[in-house]
Amino acid sequence: MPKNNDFFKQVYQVVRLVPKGRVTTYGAIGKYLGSAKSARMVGWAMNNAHSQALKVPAHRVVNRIGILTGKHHFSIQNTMIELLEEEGIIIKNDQVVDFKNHFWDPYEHLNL
DNA sequence: CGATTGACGTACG
DNA sequence: TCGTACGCCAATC
Repeated sequence: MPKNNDFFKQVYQVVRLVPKGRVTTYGAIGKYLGSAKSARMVGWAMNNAHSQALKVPAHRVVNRIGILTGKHHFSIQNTMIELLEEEGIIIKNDQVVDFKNHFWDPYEHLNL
């Protein structure tokens, strides 16, 4: 059986699991998949996410500091912030306010 | 086919 | 504590 794009697929899966009003990080996803240092691949996965049939809430994925690094990659950059604020997340200076409080850990999916 | 880049993160000085 | 270097792996030039 081929390897598929397991890594990418897993990334999309995890991102879709992020509940409304929560955000996660590339590193957390990468670590959850077993490649903590492959956070960049998670970012690439997001880039490819547009190629996916199902839409991926990439706006809920930020870097470890909580900065919306990928906002520029959206069709309309403001969309990312608008969506996040719509879900109750406060964005200040392209950064998530009280990020730690809104952080959603993929491991929570494991009912850990 | 080789070099560079990229939605990041950790390690080291 | 802050700044710099390196790793990760795929896609693009």
